[in-house]
Amino acid sequence: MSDKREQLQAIATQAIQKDGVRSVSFRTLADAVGVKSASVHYHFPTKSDLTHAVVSAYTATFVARLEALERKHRTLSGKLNAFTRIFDEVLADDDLCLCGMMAAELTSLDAATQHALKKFFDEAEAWLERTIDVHADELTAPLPGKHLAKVLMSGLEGAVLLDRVAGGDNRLRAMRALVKAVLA
Amino acid sequence: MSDKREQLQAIATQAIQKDGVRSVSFRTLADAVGVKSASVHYHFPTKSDLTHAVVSAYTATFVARLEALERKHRTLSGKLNAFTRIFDEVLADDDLCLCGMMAAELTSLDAATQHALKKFFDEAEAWLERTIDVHADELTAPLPGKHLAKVLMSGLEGAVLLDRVAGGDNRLRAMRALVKAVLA
DNA sequence: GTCTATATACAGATAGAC
DNA sequence: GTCTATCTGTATATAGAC
Repeated sequence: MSDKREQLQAIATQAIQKDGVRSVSFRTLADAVGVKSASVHYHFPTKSDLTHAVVSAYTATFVARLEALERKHRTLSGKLNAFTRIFDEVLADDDLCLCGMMAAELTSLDAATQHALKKFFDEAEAWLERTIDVHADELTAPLPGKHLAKVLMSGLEGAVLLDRVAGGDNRLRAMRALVKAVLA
Repeated sequence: MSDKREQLQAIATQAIQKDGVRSVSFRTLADAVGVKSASVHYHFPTKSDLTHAVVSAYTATFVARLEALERKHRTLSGKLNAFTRIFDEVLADDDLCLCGMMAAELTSLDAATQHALKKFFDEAEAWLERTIDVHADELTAPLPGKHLAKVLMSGLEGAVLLDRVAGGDNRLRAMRALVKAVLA
């Protein structure tokens, strides 16, 4: 069954968001689903296979969520607040964004996973830029959409990273204040 | 000699900024300075001793740099640009901020190192907030200094993290544009 | 698909000689 | 302060039985 494969992938994703790729082993993963480590290698021959699958799936889910969010909200305010809320949920579980975590571990990732990681950030920022540009009339920011998109993405990734250290959500709240400040 | 200790600490700092705490071993560290791993344990009995020393020294250097920067520049514009330049230098070496990297590895750090890490971010943001508030007349941002300080720190940490994945410095440039945009 | 068993490598840490 | 030697644990990965 590829049910096991998906189960392993889900558990790996959670563990990486909390502790990083390096702390996820074939053994801990096997224990979590009640098999032996050799069985995990059946589903994911190497660790690179696992990290690549995890990043790709995370990106697909993230993009799907942005598309849903796009349909649900009509204003820029609504869309940006919903975007920010994704990071609130991540932090609430004391996690990092999967890709923010793996960005820190960049040098230990294989080329394919690194490429998939770059794609995640590019797609997120492309969505933000598109969204901002469509609603340019709602903006007061003296900042091009291209720049604002990158500021928001970097800021949110950094905010979750720093807030997890400090406890609480002071940085994320500052980011919400920024979003509010750039809206008309 | 504590010359060796400082040498080990410097090499550990560089290695952590590039690859993270987990990739720095007593063996690789020993090889880099031409001793055996047991000798590294003489200077830093446990890995926690090493990480704590590294974060504390990094924070002290960072704060000293902020104080120097404070004396050198008179305008908010000058001070914030100089602050941003610190992150440019980090990225230019394909490194992360030591504390940004270790923030990702939070769950694997001992309590003392975690506390020292929190202190780094608090001190950096406190400096920013103080600096912004002193020059409130140079600001156009409809954002309190407390929030702007956190946005800048989160944004810069995130920008270096994401830019290293992508290559180039697009996110850091967007942050520079933000700084320019909030100045009168 | 999952298992046992194993190969190989490397991690942090310590004992005790020099 | 540094060394050799070693303990113990864990990592990724593979071979081959079931």
